[in-house]
Amino acid sequence: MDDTVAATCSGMPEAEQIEGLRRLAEPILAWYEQNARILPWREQPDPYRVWISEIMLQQTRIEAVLPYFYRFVEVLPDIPALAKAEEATLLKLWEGLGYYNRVRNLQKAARIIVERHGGRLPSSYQHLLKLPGIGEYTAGAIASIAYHIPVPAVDGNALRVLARLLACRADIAQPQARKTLRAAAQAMLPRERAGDFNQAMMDLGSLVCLPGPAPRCDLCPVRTGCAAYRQGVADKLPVKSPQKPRAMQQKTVLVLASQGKTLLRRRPAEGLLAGLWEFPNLDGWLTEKEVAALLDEWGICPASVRRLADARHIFTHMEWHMHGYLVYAADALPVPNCVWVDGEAVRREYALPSAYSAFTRHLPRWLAETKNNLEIH
DNA sequence: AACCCGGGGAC
DNA sequence: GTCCCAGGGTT
Repeated sequence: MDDTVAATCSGMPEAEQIEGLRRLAEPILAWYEQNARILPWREQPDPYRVWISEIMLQQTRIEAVLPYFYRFVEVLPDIPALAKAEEATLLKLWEGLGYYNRVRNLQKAARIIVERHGGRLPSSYQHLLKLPGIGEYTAGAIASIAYHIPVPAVDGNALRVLARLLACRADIAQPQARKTLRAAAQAMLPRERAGDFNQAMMDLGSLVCLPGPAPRCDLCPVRTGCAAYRQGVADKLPVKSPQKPRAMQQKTVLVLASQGKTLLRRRPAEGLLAGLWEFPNLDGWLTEKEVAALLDEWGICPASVRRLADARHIFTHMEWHMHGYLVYAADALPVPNCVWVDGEAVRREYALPSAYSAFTRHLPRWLAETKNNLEIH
């Protein structure tokens, strides 16, 4: 039995198994009709909204996306508006969502669509796949949901559901296993309701077929057709590849405040948090004396230097352990590669990553104090 | 195939 | 603390 199952995930599903899977499509659709979540891109599933939602949802939970989605389609309601937008506007709309190349690729694609597709999102899977930021999953999702084209859209949720339905023992991080499971999804797909079916598989994965030790098989409409359930191994599947440990990085963050402004620096155009703004910072933990020497080097004469509470930020592959200093300066003198920015402008125009939220949170208060100092002088 | 790229919620 | 999320691009 296990050999048969293992073989299932290393090659194409066999005809008999495909026929068994096909029978599950109907109860999954019936479950979806009763349990589908109400979402803005479902209420109004035009291609542009579906596209924006799918990009935002890449590796990002629905609850996190919702407020961003509403604001984004309000400010940039169509493809021409997206194509013409300033990069600063895009990054500000994306601030805090992460994976910032997503929004840059969104605009690259919008410009291609304006230039080469008459301003309309392509309606074929193959053409969608060619656009920047659109891979196999997203092309399938847009094609099936917005255009009702019968192609699968297998995301992390659907992948888990399929791995359990087939009792797939292979590591689902492996391309070979993904290929097989995607073929199974293709085989299951009801041609006339592809969008509903794909979304049903995702909702089933996120509401019932939960990851790790917590699947709610008691709520599942297809448990009797699920190989993992029948074998009693639903809570053991899918097999996860071990994640590698995070690297720790020590940083010193300098929050300079002068005359209601703070000093910001733009990050490089490539790499981590590309193109976002940040407080000037250095690798390693600097002592107050070292900070004072650095400020002197920058030509800044601090009225005071105060050590702030330590802050930490966890990325997927690394951790920042930050020591912070708040520096009050009487004059906002120019500093190379940096700009002095008014507090209100920081809030409205400059995109800062969440990594600095421990500092940005208090920034208005700190800047207000500099204004008071100015008035006192 | 392996690595890079954010952030946060659930447990 | 761990897991993982409506993944894609680059090398």
